[in-house]
Amino acid sequence: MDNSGTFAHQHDGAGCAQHVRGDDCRFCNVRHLSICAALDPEELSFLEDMSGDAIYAEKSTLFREEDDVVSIFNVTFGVVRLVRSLSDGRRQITGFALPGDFLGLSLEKNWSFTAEAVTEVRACRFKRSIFEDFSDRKPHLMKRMHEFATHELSLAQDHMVLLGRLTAEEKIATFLVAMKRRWTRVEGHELGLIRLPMGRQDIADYIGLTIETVSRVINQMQRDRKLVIVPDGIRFVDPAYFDEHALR
Amino acid sequence: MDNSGTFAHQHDGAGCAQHVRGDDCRFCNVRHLSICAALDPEELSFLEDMSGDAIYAEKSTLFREEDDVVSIFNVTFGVVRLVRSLSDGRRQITGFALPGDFLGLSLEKNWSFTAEAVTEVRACRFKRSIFEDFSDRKPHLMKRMHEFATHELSLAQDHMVLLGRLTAEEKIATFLVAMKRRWTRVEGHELGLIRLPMGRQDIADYIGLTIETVSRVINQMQRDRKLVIVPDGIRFVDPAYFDEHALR
DNA sequence: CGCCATGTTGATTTCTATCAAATTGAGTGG
DNA sequence: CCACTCAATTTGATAGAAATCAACATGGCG
Repeated sequence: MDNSGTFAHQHDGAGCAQHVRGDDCRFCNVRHLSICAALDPEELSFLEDMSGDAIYAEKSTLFREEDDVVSIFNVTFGVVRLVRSLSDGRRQITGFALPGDFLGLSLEKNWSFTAEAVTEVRACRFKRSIFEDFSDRKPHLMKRMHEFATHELSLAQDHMVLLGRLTAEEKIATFLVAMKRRWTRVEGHELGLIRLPMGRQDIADYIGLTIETVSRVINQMQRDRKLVIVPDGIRFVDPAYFDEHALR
Repeated sequence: MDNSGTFAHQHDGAGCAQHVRGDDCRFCNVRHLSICAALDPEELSFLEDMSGDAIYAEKSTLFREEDDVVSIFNVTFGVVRLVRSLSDGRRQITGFALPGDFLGLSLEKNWSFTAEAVTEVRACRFKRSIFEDFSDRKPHLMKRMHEFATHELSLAQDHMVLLGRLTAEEKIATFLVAMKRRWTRVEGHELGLIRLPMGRQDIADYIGLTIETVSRVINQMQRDRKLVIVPDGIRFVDPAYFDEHALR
């Protein structure tokens, strides 16, 4: 089945998306992690016809906060940052979307955040209107979306505690432990290193610090033999330290 | 119809809840604001049979974060603070529930936050299991719950920006403007004063400051003729100032 | 090889927290 | 009704954590 071109004339996204051959959902590498796990083969096949794979280059924009929600996304590869910006340039990253994460749960008319590709990103993309009709007819899909939404709400509350009440050191430790857990889930097994494809500035904007403080704290942790900095991430040297200093 | 005693043998809540005569949903003062607005008269009548009004005294606990979700709540009067606590006593208030707000959207097994009555609180209370069965059979109710959840997610993102990137002054201004907007919606019309039934410590734990900083900033705003402090709240003197300094 | 983005390190400032004390005010009981 | 009490709030002095300002290092890539 070939869905290439399904979305060729859409004008959302950054215009830099490249449309590739529609994947077969049965071979989807993130299906067990995603919204789609709620679907039976017949539904999956229907949804497959409605979807198309898109590739976004590193640093490109999937959509901006002011855009209408034309398409919704299921990330299958790479990392997306979700950004809220203030007029004076300050930004807050409200989350990073990893493979299996879904963008467009809300069914509202416009996005409330900008999505930018941190790495090259591949995403399974659906026309919003079609997906909405489909979910209206499939209560178990709506329920699954609701479960995803309330889970995200719980994560958002975790993050409020981090932003409002943790020290710089605790913020970093908590962030690293969370990334480790998320990658382990995505990869299906524990990796030696914790991948940090986002830059220091992104980490800073996620946990409410400056880039200098993020750099200082991580490098101090390295001097203290808590971790080592490696290409594309870090490696825990003293996992007990992180268990102790990270929130939950 | 008399539902008193419907929940008499439940052991969730603080034990200080007082069970009162079940209200008639048709006369509910917050129905137009709440989940229940999605229901037709017949459904409302069914749900009414499943519900009971509860009253919680000021400072009492509706439920703790470690509790199982036995009942879910629709606040009809008063203010509830939603709290996450760290083992060392630090706390983050993730939200205030006002009349019309729903507690228990998530359908998960346990609460992820503690709910405490800031003022006397009245709430329409449902057995979780019954409500869940009901929502499984009513897709439009599930959709409405999902809409509520995604709206809260958007508010949570707003709050992350506040916690991560605003100054103390901006946090206070943003908080006051948001409270004004929320009360106006609940009351149905604009009041001269902005009610602040929560104490300074609660405000501090909500916006990620200390009580001293909250007090200092608000009193400085009074000295600068931006607002006046009145019993039970504040009054804007210079609304333009707040439009300028509050986020969105 | 050199350029430019990204990250690190150092010096200093600033904002907010902390520590401490005084004030206010609501509720209570004489 | 008024003095007393206790919690909540305000105010003041000081400390401290992270931000800011400023170089400098690194490293990927043309």
